[in-house]
Amino acid sequence: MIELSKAEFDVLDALWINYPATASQIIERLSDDKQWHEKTIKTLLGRLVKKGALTFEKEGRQYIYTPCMERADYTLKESQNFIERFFSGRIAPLVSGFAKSEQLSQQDINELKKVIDDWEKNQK
Amino acid sequence: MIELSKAEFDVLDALWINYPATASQIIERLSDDKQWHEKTIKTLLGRLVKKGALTFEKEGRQYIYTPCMERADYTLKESQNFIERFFSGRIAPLVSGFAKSEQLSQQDINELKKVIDDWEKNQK
DNA sequence: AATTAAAGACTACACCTGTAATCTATAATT
DNA sequence: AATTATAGATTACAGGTGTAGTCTTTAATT
Repeated sequence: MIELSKAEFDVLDALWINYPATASQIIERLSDDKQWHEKTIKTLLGRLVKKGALTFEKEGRQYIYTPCMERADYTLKESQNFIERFFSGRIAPLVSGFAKSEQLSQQDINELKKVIDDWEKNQK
Repeated sequence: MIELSKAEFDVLDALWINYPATASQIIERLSDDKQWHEKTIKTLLGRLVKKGALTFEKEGRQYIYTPCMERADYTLKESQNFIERFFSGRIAPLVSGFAKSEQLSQQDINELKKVIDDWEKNQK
């Protein structure tokens, strides 16, 4: 699995919003949330390319970036990893921890029920 | 929140198995899973103390270590953090990702149902 | 054509991390 | 009491990370 740092992920995440995109577009998108210098983001883009998380094509003197993987695939792998590390690979203890500390809303419960429902329909 | 590296967490995790415990006991516990040199683990213990994740008392020339927090509290915070970063704070999309990629077993589903059940009982 | 501005490349640098080796103090052993 | 072994403290060092600054090239502007 490609290992991304937090900052790298945030840049990739800005690209996932809509791609392909230029560096300036990504910088623009990040400007609301982060106080990052333009140079910082360029560095991170370079590192992402080096790690194989992005590719680009030249257009004039700019690069047009495209992610090399989908967000859902990346977050799934990260999730598996996370759950393996902290909960020996079982997902229920994570949810249970949230429940115990009253971090679950009725909406969460409804959504979880739907996930379970869909899963069961799929079994038949 | 105290930020621990992976290796630091693994050492703390070995202490959580049973504590208080000496460095040698922790080293012994880790010897099955990790090929770490004793010195490496001592270094990590030192860093954990410095970060405030552990305390110790002297006994003869050894230290007896105790975690400064409970495992459940730590993993809950890590989970919140994780879910915030990758799923905007919603837990269902994580579970849903697992479901879609067929990572959920019947046992997971049963456990999740129980969590939901308990939560609902608790609401009344 | 000459100048300027902006994109990306390269360099920087401190702190974190993984992974120990060496130093120092002291408890245990002879 | 002297020696040794061991616990912890200190030092080491390369690679990753956050966070840019400077250099180089080339498109755009005068």
